[in-house]
Amino acid sequence: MTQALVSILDDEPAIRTMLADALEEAGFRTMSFGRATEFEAALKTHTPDVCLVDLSLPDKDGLTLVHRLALEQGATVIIISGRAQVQDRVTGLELGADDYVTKPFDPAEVVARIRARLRRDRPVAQTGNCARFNGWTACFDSYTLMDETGEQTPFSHAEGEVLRLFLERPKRLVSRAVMQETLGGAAGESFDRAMDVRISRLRTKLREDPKNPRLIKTVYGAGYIFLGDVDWS
Amino acid sequence: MTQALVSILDDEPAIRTMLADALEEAGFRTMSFGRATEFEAALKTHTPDVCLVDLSLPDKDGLTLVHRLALEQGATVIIISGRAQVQDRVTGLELGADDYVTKPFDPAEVVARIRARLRRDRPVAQTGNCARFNGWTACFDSYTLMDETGEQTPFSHAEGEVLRLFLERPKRLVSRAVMQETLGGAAGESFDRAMDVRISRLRTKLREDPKNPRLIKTVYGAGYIFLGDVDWS
DNA sequence: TCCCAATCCTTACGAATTGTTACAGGCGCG
DNA sequence: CGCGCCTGTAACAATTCGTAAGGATTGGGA
Repeated sequence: MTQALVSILDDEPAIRTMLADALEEAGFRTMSFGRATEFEAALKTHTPDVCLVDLSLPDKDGLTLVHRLALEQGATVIIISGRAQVQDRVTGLELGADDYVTKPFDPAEVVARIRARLRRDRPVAQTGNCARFNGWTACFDSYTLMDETGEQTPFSHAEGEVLRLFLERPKRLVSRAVMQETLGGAAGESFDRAMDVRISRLRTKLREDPKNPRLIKTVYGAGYIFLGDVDWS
Repeated sequence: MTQALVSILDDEPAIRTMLADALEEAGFRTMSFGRATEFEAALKTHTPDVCLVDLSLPDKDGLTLVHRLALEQGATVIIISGRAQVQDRVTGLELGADDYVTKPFDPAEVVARIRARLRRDRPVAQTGNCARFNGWTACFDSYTLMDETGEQTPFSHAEGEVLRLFLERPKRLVSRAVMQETLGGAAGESFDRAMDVRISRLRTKLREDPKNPRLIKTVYGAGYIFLGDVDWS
């Protein structure tokens, strides 16, 4: 899917632009409105993935709008409000809002909260589930690895965990401790070997030369580092 | 379904009881833990609908625990933390948390936020009784499965239960514990095999290639994941 | 009541995945 | 160059999963 569409409904222009800038920076499409009526008109032709609404609107009660949005449209609604009392938040959430952010706020947090909502809605799409690197294509939906000629090799779940870990941290050192944590290793000390074995199996699937690995380099006494230009398209 | 189960992981007993009281007052079932290891042990037999976790734990890093929970279990995770910096919240949310509440907090707000999450999680169940996905149409009224050419295959009640479970949680990991719970398997230890058999039959009806299933993927040691774009029209 | 068919659990065994062991190197350092 | 320590990997073992076959249960109809 394409980029998600976020609509912003707030009567203060400064806040609208601040949010819109941050969101577009983060790769979202945006629509901004200062009045509820404009916003509702736009809803007839557009269906935003997330709606940010301020409760204090000049022409309408924000809460009932939220209630309608959530109930009828099933939209994801995040309230942005100056009212910070617990009671305000509780009623906002109970009327159907998915989240409640109080002013003043940091746009970065709003972006993170929007991402968290979208991740729930479209679990896999948001993060992207295929990555390309140095002629290879790793697809985590089908658990397959494809080389540049199109030949496919399946990989298992355990191998995928390691591969994903690397692809999310390209060209950075991944310490063995981090791997152990991320890959569920409780505290078994002999889990080190299991780790090695996973790496080993992954290397053979990537057709690495054991003497001279090009993609997964080992850093003696520290961990591993994945070279390779990763593109999560 | 019955009342939702909320697990609480916090090292301060006072906070645990405060949350547990408020949640039970609100009609939830709760489980409380002071250490991550106890919590993880309990996860093997229970599958909470929502996990509240404090980041400052005595025996483990909370953030990596959150990441694992969200990624592998697909659980709904709400972080409860004393760290209130924007950066802390952003990283918490990006690592997979669904919400982030800072101490001190009002239990009523936490309850409201949990309700907001749960409301989102199971909206689909009642709405429609037919679902389309990747060329297939599953109709739960007539217990039939139709392919794109219109050919119909009936499916049984047991098969339907599994299929519905998957269609309500597309692209998310469904642990075997969850399946056992929802599919009535009391505690029959050999029920695992029955589960497998159900899956197996369902796969053949969906004409999956046993060596390379496209729709129902098995995650070794964890459960299954249903890929496929579901549309409950 | 008896039979039949459908459904679904159980059993049993083979296959796949993963951790563990054992050993052969390689690395750093004196 | 010799000695510890770290890493790679082949071979084995333990889990976990897939599925065919058989039997228990249910419900309907003669």
